Amino acid sequence: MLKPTPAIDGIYEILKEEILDLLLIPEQILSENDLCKRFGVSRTPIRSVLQHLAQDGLVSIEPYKGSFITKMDFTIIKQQIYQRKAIEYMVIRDFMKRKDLVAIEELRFCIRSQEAIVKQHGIKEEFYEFDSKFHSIMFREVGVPFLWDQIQALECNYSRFRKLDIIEQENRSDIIEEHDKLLHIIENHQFDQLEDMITYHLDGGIRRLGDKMTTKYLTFFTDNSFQDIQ
Amino acid sequence: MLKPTPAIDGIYEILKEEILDLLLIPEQILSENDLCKRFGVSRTPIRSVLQHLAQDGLVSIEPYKGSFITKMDFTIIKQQIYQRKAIEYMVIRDFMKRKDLVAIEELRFCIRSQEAIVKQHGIKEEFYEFDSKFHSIMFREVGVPFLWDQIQALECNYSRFRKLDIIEQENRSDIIEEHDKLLHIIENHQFDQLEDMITYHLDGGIRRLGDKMTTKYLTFFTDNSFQDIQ
DNA sequence: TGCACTTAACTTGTATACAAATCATGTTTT
DNA sequence: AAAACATGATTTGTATACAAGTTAAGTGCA
Repeated sequence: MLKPTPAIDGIYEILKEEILDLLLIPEQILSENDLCKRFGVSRTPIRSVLQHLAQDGLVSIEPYKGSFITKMDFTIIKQQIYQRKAIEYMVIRDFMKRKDLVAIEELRFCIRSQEAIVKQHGIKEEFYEFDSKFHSIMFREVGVPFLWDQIQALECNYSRFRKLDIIEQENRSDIIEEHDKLLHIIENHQFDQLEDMITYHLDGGIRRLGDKMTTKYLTFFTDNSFQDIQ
Repeated sequence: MLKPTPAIDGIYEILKEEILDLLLIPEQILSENDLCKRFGVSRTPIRSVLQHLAQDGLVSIEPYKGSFITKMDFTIIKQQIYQRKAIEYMVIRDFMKRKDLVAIEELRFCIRSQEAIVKQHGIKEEFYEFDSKFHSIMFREVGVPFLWDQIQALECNYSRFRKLDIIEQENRSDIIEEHDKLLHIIENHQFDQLEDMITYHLDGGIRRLGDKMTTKYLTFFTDNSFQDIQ
């Protein structure tokens, strides 16, 4: 008795992943009829999926015109990074107070796993699964596991931005180093250094991508994305 | 050229408001055919609306059984309050650093307006609009207005919880007092007192509702809501 | 050549018919 | 009487036909 799920869910997951992985790029057209042929279903379930994706902010449906992949909005991405800084700061701070040695070992295991993957030139996606695991452990221990899931589900735009970072970067030793420093701060209860480290860590994507946002990938972002850069 | 919007949006807004205002209460059945008759449209747009509401977490669609209003999950509400504490703490702290006298006057105006509404026994909803305004001003000034909108849109469960608080409470002088204290902290840059005040303010709903959650309104919450209360 | 209109081929929006699963009721059987 | 079965009403899921709007190509006219 697993799932009495209709066909909709599977199609939604497939398309969402293709969008987040940038296999379907911004402004690309998603014709309902094309999707019908591809998945072998009628327009009804396809329309449900598109409306779902539109609610996620990944697709824009323009009545009587067409549906297409949305651009990323950097002004929103910046605010979502601000949000993650705020939540993650409080989560890690509260986690530090707990002094849970078992959970700290879990964190260390994530970092060691990432080191192994880098050494063996493993798969990028696996590396980033341990990156997510590292952060989610602390959300769980502090008692707000739902917030981690919510952040993940909500930050669709940020996920695509992060994908760009993954595509471009080869050397991931800097992220391991940052996690190492975070772990050191946690183990030694250096509350005064926490916020700066989190800020540096979460700004990493912007720092690494740099100019590529306004050159190579300019067309992926909305027009107003880089207007008010101070 | 305002909106080429189909009929869906209007129906969605109406139903959403009725749910958030608890005119439609948890476990109540939403029959597609009934809604068709009520709004004078076919099942197609009604189904779109229900799926949208399901994505908001306000409606549960059980295939081949029926659709009904979801219960509130207090374990999630607590985590969302935690989230608001984290974000609001950082927003207000950054706002304090700015020392923007004009914006501070805006805050004062909100409090004065609330006082006037209470004195004249004005409409509850108006009072809470100024409550939202008070907080949104600081989000705007710090440069993260989107986050306020996102929090508002996302916390559907929390909105219903807040509605219970509004229904039950008559005297709102405590909220005015809390805003007054917050303003005092902001004006005098008392960074060390900020977090405690925010925590107290955002825990207000739980504090005021108290036992009513587990008695009068018990059936509005999911079964696991009050299992792990420490 | 250039402009204006028509028309046809798209797009998404809506209504309807039917399929599939569930549930409650009544009947039959034991 | 009680349990098993059958049946019909009700639910949501899907496919299809048609409506409405958009776009672009083409055609006719000046």
